[in-house]
Amino acid sequence: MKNIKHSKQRDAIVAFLSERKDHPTADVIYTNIKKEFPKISLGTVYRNLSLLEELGEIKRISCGDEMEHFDYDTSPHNHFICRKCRSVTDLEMDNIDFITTLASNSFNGIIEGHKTFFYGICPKCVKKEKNSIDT
Amino acid sequence: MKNIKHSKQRDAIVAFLSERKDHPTADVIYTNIKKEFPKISLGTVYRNLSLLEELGEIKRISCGDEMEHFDYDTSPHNHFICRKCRSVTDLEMDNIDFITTLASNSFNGIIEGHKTFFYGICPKCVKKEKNSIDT
DNA sequence: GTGTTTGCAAACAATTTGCAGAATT
DNA sequence: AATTCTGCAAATTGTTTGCAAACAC
Repeated sequence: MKNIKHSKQRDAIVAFLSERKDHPTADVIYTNIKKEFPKISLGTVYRNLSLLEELGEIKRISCGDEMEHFDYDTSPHNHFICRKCRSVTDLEMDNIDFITTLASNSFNGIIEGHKTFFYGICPKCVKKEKNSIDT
Repeated sequence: MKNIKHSKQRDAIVAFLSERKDHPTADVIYTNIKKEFPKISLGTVYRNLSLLEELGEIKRISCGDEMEHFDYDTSPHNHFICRKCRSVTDLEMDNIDFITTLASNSFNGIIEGHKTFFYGICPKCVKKEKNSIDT
């Protein structure tokens, strides 16, 4: 039913997203793609991000900061959110998917998965704090 | 600096929130409080919810569904989101805060906490599904 | 009385959508 | 040629804010 056609704009979005280790918002993507496609519109960015998500090529991350973030890495992994700089990054850590089993134990419905966000202060901001104390 | 004065509207919001096991959105709260205070405005509801959050009397839950939910229970606990009916409910389960330790292991920053959302189908929707298969 | 809270309406920010033309197959 | 995708602008949604009057202390 859905016939997808190629588009340079979409390619550029995927390319940009794939080379970022952080998880930019639509607006950040828009501003960056504009360097290559000065006439691209925010609408196009949003439409493509939604399409790519449907296709399973990217993942949408809704942490609680009123903007959606987007992730090129669709494999299951956890995220860290810095309460100083609000950055969203991947968190290398052992798999904790067994918590869904823990959750299932006394639950009458069906638990299919979990999304876990860790909060705190990111390495960069820890460094900044240290420096400001030293001085 | 901040001198808080009593307000019947705020009381009503707290009262309403405290007797709900689910976690209503600002709009749901608004519609319900209007039964008692027909002239209350959405702005007042939002202002009070933010104030109550600051005071630590309630908690804001930002699961990814573009609306904020509010929780009278401020103790740490996990939530379940039904992918059928989108309801947000508490999840009685063993404490899993040790996952912050797991996360800290190979992380250079400081991990202060986590928010975990479990996804799946809630008991009510499981029942509905069963019934529709039976018929 | 002073200062906070309210109701109302207008403002906002992030995202979505309608449409005519451009690009892809 | 048929259909999808784009740019633009207007629309929508959830939430915030400015202001004068109402209320709490």
